[in-house]
Amino acid sequence: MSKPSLPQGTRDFNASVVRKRQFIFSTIQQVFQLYGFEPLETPAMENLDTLMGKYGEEGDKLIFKILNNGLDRPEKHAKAKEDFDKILQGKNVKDLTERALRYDLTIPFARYVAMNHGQLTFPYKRYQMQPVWRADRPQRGRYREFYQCDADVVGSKSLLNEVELVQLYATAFSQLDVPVDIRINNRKILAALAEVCGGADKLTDITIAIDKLDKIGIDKVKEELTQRGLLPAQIAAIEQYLSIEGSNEEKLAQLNNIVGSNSIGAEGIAELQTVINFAPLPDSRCTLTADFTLARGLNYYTGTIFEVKAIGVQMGSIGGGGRYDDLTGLFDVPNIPGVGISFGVDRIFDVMEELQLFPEAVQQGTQVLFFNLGDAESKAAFGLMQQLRSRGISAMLYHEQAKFDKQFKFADKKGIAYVVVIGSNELDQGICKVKHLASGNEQVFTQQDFAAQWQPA
RNA sequence: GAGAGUGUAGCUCAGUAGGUUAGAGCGUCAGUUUGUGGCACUGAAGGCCGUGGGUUCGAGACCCAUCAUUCUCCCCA
Repeated sequence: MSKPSLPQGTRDFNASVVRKRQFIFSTIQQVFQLYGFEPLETPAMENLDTLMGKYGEEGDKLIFKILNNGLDRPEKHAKAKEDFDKILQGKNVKDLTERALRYDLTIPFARYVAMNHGQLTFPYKRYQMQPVWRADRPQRGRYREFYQCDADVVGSKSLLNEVELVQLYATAFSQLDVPVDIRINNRKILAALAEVCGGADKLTDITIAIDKLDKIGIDKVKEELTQRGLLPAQIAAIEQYLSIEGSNEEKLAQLNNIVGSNSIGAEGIAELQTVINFAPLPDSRCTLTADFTLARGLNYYTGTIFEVKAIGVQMGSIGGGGRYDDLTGLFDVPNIPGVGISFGVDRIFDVMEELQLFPEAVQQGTQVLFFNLGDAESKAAFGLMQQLRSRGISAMLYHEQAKFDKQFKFADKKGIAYVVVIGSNELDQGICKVKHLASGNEQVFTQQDFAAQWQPA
């Protein structure tokens, strides 16, 4: 056996990290529930059919596929080899792989809704917090296994849902103390831009190019548009579109001049306006910005799209989402519109770590250590410990008799706040000494009082 | 899929133009006379220098390959 290692892009989480992650999870979960969402969990693996073709060409390549079992059986060798050749030609062969790890939470959710639409009461608001897997090249802020926390509302076209999701984002990030800018756009506006520029079929080319604006600059975007077959006049219109600046109101007004006369464009502008102006955000450190360059890759978005960026940190988006008119249509159940958002826990973690936003209290584990100073002594300690535990106070007894020095150091390293000393003297007198490590203060209690009433500060 | 960097002790890294027994800090363990930690001091354990080839009298160092890992582009959470 060689040195043990982890698959690329996966991580172990030690106690300290898990506690911090739990803090993020529980905060988001509470907000989800506060906003009326109910939980759902789906399997780690889905049928390959369910996932393929839903995330675009690039996405398909990044799906982790699971090799079928039993391929090594001798009678299947010939068939397996034949199938493998087909794979090399780029075809998918069911006999080799028919399952895959889930790539996101939205498509499995759509699959669930399509399977259960008869039983569900609409609008159905669900949240889901589970890991997803992507065969991407790992790098800063990118992992092959990471958690998403999604909230979606299906069965409603109301823009109220968008408004609520924006508020939900703001509430959650406010509670996490992460300053964020929520960027918002609408696919209808992008569609209108494409129409105005003479080619509805160029929508994808245009969105891909303008999405890169803040990375490569206007000149490179124009270059890319030229390569993608756009005419100079069309590019000029796009340039005008991209140069829009100012407050949200000012931007919308300028946008109106470009795509307002287009019926889809007008619709998009109206929707955006409604969502932006509906209600103030609950936290001033959180902003909502109209960003017409925002495109987002996923094909199924049709209306509002969101992306969340942390302010003050170099990091990709820490959340995103949007409206889809017909997600379950992919599974032959039409007419169930929806809108959803996602929190990227792993990136939120990295951001919070970098900005040092985790509260210290997150690290509290065991609160009390009972010293082990002999057989009779530790037996008494054990009884007291169980009584503390029954009152919800986290406690442990040192595993063997040892010198004070050793037991103190153990408590120190584990970050345990209090130690309880019951040696032969204390045992005889029916008392215990309780020492607060950080302050060095020591108090004496009768064992009875301690077990029944003592509370950590 | 394209490009760049890094692999030396459990961790973070030194290791000088290739030259004897490969170093430091932190951590671990043991002690500084047996019921009060953090500090300090003393000592110990721990490395086929990622792996395989090559150049050389001699390689941790140079060359090639391979694997792992990190970062950038693409795309994304």
